[in-house]
Amino acid sequence: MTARPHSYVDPLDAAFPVASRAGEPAYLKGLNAEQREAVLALDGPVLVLAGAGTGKTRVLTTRLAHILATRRAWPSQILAVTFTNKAAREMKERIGALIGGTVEGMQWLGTFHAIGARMLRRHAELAGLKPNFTILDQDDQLRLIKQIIEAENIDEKRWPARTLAMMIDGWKNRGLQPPDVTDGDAQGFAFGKGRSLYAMYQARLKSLNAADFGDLLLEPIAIMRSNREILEDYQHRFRYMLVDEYQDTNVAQYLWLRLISGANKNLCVVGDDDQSIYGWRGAEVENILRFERDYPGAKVVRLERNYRSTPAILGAASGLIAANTARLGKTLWTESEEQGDKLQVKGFWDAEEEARNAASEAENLKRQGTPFAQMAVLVRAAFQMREFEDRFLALGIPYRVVGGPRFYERAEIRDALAYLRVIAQGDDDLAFERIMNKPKRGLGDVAIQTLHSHARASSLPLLAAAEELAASDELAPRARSALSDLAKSFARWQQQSMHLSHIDLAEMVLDESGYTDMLKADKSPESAGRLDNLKELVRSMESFESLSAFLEHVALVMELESNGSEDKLNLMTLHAAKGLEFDIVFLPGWEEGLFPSQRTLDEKGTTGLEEERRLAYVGLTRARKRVFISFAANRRVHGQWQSALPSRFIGDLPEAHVDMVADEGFYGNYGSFRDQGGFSSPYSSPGWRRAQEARASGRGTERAPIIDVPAKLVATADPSAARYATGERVFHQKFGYGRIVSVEGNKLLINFDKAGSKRVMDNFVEKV
DNA sequence: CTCGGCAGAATTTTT
DNA sequence: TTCTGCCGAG
Repeated sequence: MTARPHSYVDPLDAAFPVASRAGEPAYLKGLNAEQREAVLALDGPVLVLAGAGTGKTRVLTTRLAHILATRRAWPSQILAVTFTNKAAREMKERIGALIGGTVEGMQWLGTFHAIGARMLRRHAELAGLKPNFTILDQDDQLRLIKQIIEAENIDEKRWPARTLAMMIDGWKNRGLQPPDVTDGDAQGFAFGKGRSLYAMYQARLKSLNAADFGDLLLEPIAIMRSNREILEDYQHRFRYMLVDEYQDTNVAQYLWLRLISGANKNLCVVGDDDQSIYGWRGAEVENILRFERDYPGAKVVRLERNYRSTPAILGAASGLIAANTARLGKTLWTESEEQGDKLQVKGFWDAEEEARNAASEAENLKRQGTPFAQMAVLVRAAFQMREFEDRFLALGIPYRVVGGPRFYERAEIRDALAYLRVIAQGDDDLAFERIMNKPKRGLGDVAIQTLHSHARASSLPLLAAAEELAASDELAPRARSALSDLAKSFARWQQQSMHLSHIDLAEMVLDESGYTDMLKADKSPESAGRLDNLKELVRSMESFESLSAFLEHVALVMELESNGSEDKLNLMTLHAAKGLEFDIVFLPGWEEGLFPSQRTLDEKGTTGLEEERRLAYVGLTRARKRVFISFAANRRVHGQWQSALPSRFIGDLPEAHVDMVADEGFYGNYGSFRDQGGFSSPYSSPGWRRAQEARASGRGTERAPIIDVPAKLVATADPSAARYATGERVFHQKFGYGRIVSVEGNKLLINFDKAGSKRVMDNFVEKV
């Protein structure tokens, strides 16, 4: 048995005094037969195929609690891997709830990347890094790659850094180090320079003492492969292994797991092949499809009893997904007697009308007692959100965009973090470069180039080179003093960081660097929000011990805990919706070309189509009670009007569960089209073929007139209540500053400086 | 060095 | 349509 971690005090002694001796533990109560089987099958490999809404998380957490309660392993001997921080957090909390109190010592419960980072820090020197290496995010990564491309005199226009970044990511996802990249793959970039550029990038990372996300898995794999003792140490350490969302693992993650699981095959993977929607990110559905071959004798448990949706929704979802071929096959069922409402499928003239309809439907449901928070609009692509946001704002429906631009990705946050990174680690060149001239202090291209060559010549980090350069007379006096000031500031801050708390330090740095002043001076509508974000950042530092602990967290967790307790309607992409559930789900934009996405079809063919269909399946299975599917005949894409046909996925839905609302009469007559038997395959009917041909010949792209539906302005106007007057300046969270053009009750027509004229509710603006 | 204007591109994004 | 990134003028 492996050595126990230091002085571990077992919380279970108190929680389960008799757990392994007396009868059946309480946590097994209420599990169905399959769930119980999945929890109790501890020995040997286990594949749990958990359909949507079948209690997957419960099984997962109960299984872990069971291992702990029966003393099969110490918390430190369990490896539990998830994809998201959210899932990891939830698992931790729920295990705690199951066994009472918090579980200490589950050091190996986390995301692939967090665990990978932990491993890599333990053996950093074997990868040519120091244990305190920085973790680069995509932005840093891209800038670094751009530098390399430029240094190699490759035309960045022709061979964009983005493309190379994607290729490198792809290679890392497949577990390939530079030498492993095949000629064919390398050929894809700048006439075969791909591989050497990748190698240069890796070398540059090492010299910066940095790792990107891919390295967090790739490097541990390499380390385990070439160091037998380390590999065996991990193989012995983990007595039980558990992987969530196994259908989303990529090759690198697969290899990593295979190495670690090694001789000890107590590996339990949980997933749903029908919910694999990250193929474009390198996920291999194959991994789950061939699990039984990889781990002979694996026990397979199917969770098919659904506790979430109505029979109508399940029926529709099952019918849809049955059109896919590459799947293990599951049939969801429910004990529910009530069929539930049929799915509503409705066509609209354009996206605006589609949004208008969903919004009023939502208002109705709200009136009938469903909270907004129990409704969600799930779109294929982020640009579809616009019409919905506009409508919600106009009607005053509170909403929240889930998974939008993430907190730590905002420019001002990244700038602030860059300052802190340089203070924490003076050799973080990427961070230094980022804020060197932010706020503007007169250090332009010339200064940066000089600094770079100086740093390279003396092999010093940029900050140290800056100090030297400031002492020389290589630069123009102006730039020289600016650089000198900056270097002195950093020296001072680094000094202070020894005595001050990291919170005080952060405030001081933002102040003294002139960064807050820069934002205050900025009159653009966003700057106020940016200042708030910075305050929020400082506040979020409070829960961390030290600056470095905080920075590590930020690197791995790109999100900030949200406060979402208010009753807001949810708006997000289908991808962001995975794992969530709502009473009511709106699925707009079911049109050929948009969903399934034309691009995916072009690039990935049938495989892509099946992934799109799984995405539709994920969307449908998010709903507990009702689903509203819609499509628009006309949509503005990049400013051009385009017409589209209803999605083929609509034809995949079993007719019995669907209510086709065809009163709008687009495409001629939708109803008569159904009579032609077009329902099961809308895209093959003669009438629609004609429409498609018209479109192909270019005629369909002519600007379609918009039906001008008079806005149903409810006259809630109580003039005495009007708090705003024509001509006043106001500020709006989304649209920024503007001037009121007219007042109509609590609805204002505002001419926004940046966003143009919009109609909004007065409670969304404030006077300035 | 900085700002403003114009061309060109524009899915999905757990870390 | 809207944002980004690059180039030329001050």
